[in-house]
Amino acid sequence: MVRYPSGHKEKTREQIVSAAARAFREEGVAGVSVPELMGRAGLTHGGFYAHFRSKDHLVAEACRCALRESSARLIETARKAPREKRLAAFIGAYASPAHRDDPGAGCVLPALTAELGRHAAPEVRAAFTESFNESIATLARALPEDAGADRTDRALALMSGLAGAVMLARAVDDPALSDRILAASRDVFTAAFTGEQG
Amino acid sequence: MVRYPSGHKEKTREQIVSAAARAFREEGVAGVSVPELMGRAGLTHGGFYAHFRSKDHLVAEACRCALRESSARLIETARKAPREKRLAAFIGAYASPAHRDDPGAGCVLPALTAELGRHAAPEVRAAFTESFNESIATLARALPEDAGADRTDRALALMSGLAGAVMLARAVDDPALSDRILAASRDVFTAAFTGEQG
DNA sequence: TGTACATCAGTGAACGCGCGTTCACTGATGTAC
DNA sequence: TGTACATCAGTGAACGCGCGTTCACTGATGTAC
Repeated sequence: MVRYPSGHKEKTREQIVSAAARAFREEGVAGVSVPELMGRAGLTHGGFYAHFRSKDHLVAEACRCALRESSARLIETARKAPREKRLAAFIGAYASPAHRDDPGAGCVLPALTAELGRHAAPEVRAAFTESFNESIATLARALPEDAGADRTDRALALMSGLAGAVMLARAVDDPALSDRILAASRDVFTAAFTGEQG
Repeated sequence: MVRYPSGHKEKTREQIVSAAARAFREEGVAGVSVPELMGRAGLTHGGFYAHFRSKDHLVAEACRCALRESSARLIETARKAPREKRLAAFIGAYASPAHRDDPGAGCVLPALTAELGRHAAPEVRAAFTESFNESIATLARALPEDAGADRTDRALALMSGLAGAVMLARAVDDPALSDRILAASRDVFTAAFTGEQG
């Protein structure tokens, strides 16, 4: 009764979502067409609507996928550092040239936030907000308790700073300035958000 | 010899640039078509290419115009505060609900940076970088001298933080969370970048 | 002073193109007998 | 065991549309005589 092995269609669907998550971060949602997306997943465009009701529905799912995946990756990196230096390791990995230079595998925030703020369908905004809240909660748990302000408040400010830095470092024309934006943000935010100097 | 008063064409050109500067910040560069732009300036689309060689050339000019205009506006706001509180006033005005809710009149950075980092023509990136450097220089002059790190470095980190905060506050689905992002950023960055508490 | 002409900012129909989406079709496979 | 059939993930031509851009034209005005 099934011509393809069971679970084949689900696997294809996941491949499309995964290709989309990368492509959207690289080129923006408006910068990737459905035919190009399906091509990246090794398919032709006609089959798209057997998997998703519309491009917007895929955007919502790819957004969720990308935010979780990139959070997981960054947390993994931080875990490799000794306990006391994990926050500094996270800041260092986030505001790094490697992250700047590989948006497709990086955090959604510097890549897609501005576009989602303008044109996203309600379900996309909801997916974005939900995943953003999860990331903030994780980051808040990594912040030291001893400072004056609420941990969630500090996590929101730090996340804003890091996302802004990577976004600016990607847009600027001058490689030295780009590196400097990252280095300055690493130093200043590490000093401000951890007890120790970065 | 001239059917329109002298300087008429230049005036029209400025109106197009000004309309574009607002429209691009509101809708993104890709989100505004040439016909829509010309409509906003009270013209029809056919005349566009008598003023600009291409849409990209207008983007470069509108970008420069918007960055300077929004810098000037924010500096003006800060000037109204007493000398010692100007930096706090700037931070307060930047990370404000009013700024979040009026992107068309606001700073270019939270609105267009991500898109320019991806798709911008070389002349657009150059215009962006040049104007960004001017803004950073102005902001650096407003920072206190006494802290450890270089003033330009601190200006880069602060600008990243503020741009990221406004961008995130615009994208998030939940009004309370949006307000909190702004308030947390105001408090944390004021404490970190001025000597005093915000 | 009155008329014919030159100027040129702005008009709007038209172009080729790629978009998101639809749909009749294909063809490899598991099942029925 | 061998053949006919049903299934359905994936194919690719086609749709209407709006994009950036081009271009022959319009029409209000200043100038020439």
